[in-house]
Amino acid sequence: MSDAKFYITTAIDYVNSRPHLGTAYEKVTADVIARYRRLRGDRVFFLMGNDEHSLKVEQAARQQGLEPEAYCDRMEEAFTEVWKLLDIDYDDFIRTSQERHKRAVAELLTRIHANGDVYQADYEGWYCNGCEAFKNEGDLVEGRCPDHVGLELAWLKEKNHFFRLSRYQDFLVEHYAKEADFVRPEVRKNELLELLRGGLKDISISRESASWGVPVPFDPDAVVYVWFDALINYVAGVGWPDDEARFQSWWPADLHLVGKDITRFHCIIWPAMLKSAGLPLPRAIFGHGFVNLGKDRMSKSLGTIVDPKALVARYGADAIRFYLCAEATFGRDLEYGEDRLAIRANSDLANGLGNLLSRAISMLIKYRDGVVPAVPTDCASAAVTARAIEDYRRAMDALDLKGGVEAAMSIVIHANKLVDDEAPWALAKDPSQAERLDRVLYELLESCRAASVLLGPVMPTKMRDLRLALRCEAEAPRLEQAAFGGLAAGTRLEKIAPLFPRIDPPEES
RNA sequence: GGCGACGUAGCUCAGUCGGUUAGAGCGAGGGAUUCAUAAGCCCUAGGUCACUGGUUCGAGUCCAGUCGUCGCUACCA
Repeated sequence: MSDAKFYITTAIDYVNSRPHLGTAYEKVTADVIARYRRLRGDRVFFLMGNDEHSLKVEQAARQQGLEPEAYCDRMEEAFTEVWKLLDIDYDDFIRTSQERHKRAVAELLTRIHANGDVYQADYEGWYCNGCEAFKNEGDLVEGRCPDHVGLELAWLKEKNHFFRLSRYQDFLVEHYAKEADFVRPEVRKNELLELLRGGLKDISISRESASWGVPVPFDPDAVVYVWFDALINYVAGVGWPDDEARFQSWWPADLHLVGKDITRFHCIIWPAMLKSAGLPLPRAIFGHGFVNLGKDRMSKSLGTIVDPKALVARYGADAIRFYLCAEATFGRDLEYGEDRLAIRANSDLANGLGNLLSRAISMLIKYRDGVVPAVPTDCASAAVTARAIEDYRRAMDALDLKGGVEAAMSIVIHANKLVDDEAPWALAKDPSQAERLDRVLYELLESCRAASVLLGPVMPTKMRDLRLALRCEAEAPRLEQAAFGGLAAGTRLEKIAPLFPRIDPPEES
């Protein structure tokens, strides 16, 4: 139905700490979106990666007695291990220390330099190694950076290269006006528009004091400022500048998914960089919310980190992915609570969808010897499914993941009601109701199958298991296959183990 | 200080262009069943839709102000 391409990226992660549930949230939602686009039939490229430069990383490496390269290798393993556990199906994983990335950085800098957008100036001030940035006096709290109270500030004076960001102010304002969906959600756009009204300052894009980074092509004494460097991964990841054909086939990105704290870099600096370099701008940037632990921000120093690996061990990737999508309004913060995760896993998945599958198959075996009956498909469930697909598509296209899950689950809810309304065990005792029983059984099984297609992007493994249990095409279904009537008559099904075993709720703490 | 949100049943939230008795899920209480992972289904919550005033035939839904929470930003010359 669609042969559109869809290029989606997540922010690349700093490798100075291990991924936590908040980091995972971004990758999970990106993966769900990517899988949804594949379900729609789009040609999808999903890029993730690690951000390996910066003084901070170098210091972390030295502290462990490692060269930065070796340290980053280890961190790549640490990250990708978690992504694998969470079923994140990215197409490529870029690292900013890779040659392809460095070439892109050099090329982009050369271009904006040639375009007259880079100039030299001295910069002097308090530098926070935590932020990798100079701080204004006014930002300091008791002489320290409010975001990194544990770190000493350094008074630095160095020659910097500056990017003429100020030149792009009007361009950006116009672009925001022209492209309504360029920045979402609305809250973030408002913030940035306000910032644009206040005027943009040129930004420093190089560091003399650091060595672990990409050399500035026109100044061997300096390396590129880590943020400026990092953004460029999005074009490097699709072949720029060396593989023009590949680049053309994917760029511009259709969606940059980033945390709400870094929308500014992606919505202001990045577009200006691209414009200056003569490259097309991304189509959309979405600033998602944070996963908070209760009311607290998830933070390493506060000890409020939730480890995704431990959660996967207990709940499985699918339940966690389902929880993250179903519970959060995409774009806003989510208050994480393990009790809520357990409730979701039990009530929606074990009691709702999993139990529906069990009872449907069980009745089929009991009343029809396990053979899927042939029945007309113009029933109430068909209408419910059709509507669910429509709602699902609308929600997912708008990046309303919660709405998408709700639409899919409406099929399950309807089917569970149907069981009680029709009471198959009563129909089974009355031979004159045989056709009706056939129809009901088919409706229940079909509802499971349809739901599995819609929920596939959210729970790839379990939904595949579900389709396997129904002996239908398990791999890479298309959205249109969710339509009612896909289950072949005559297939014989067998009893299955619970798809989602119930989980004991966590102890009160 | 400026800008922008948010404030709806115990909890988490939906509520499109303003229109009859304000919704869902979870939790809790009750009921009728038995196919199922003791799951599912049905009924029940009587909530000043933060507060006040305004526009309107009519406002949770628009406007102004107040209070509270939060985000961004500025400044304390």
